[in-house]
Amino acid sequence: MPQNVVLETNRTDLSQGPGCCVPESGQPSLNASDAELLAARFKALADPNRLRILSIISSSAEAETCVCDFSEPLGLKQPTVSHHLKILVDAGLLHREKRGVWAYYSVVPGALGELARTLELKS
Amino acid sequence: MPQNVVLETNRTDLSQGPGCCVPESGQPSLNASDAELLAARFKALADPNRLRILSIISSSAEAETCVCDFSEPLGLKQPTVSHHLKILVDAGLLHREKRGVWAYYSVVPGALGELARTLELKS
DNA sequence: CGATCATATTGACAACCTTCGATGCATCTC
DNA sequence: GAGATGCATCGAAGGTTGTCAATATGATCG
Repeated sequence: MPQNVVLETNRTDLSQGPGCCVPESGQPSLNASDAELLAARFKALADPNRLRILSIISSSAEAETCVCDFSEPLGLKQPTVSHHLKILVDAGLLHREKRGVWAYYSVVPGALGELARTLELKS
Repeated sequence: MPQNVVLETNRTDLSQGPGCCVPESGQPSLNASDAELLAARFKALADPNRLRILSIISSSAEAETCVCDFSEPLGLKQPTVSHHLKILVDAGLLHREKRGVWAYYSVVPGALGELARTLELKS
């Protein structure tokens, strides 16, 4: 696990003449539009109630749940739950299937794992 | 890799008599305060400029960078960069070391990996 | 000490987000 | 068709966030 050599300090030019602001990039680093896309998906995870929704779904017996199942445990009204579910669906993290009057939600299989892998790259 | 059995639909009681809202939790699912903590860390990642900051740091030659190195590539003024860096430090994702007049930032070794692992659990 | 430089903090403003009541839209039952 | 039910959408209120100019802090140099 060679990933712990970060805290040492070898700035090559310690003579602080014209300042330290030399770009000196050694790698291609994230561009603006990719960052925007990634941030959008993390934004979907950046709310405690949405995390709990994901948790409830993935820990439920059938790995599916309908809107009314969230309202009570989260202490949120139905429109709010619908709003959060829409955000998760739009982010590609949840799948919605309407069957009759009810809507059933399930976690999109590889979505969270893919996000996780993006994080590991930076660790 | 057994993790793709989510979309099937075996609701045990399809007679929609008294409604579908039976809790029927089969697992302990995330509680409110844990969700709050997790969401706080994802919130730190939920901004494109902060993601780019992380990327710039981890892809830079010495895996360290000072504030002035971000301002130009991100197109942000210095106070804004300082603000984002503070958020990342407070979230435990970055480490700040002040040496003389400059402040050097580095990615906290295990932090992103730990977050990634939390995500994998739900996939 | 006074000047200068890199960074942090403050205050303000606009944009966005979370939440909910009210309302609309399908679907099912009778 | 009429009523009821589950869900989505709209509009508004209150809170949070991203950004920057102005200012403060603290170190370095002459």
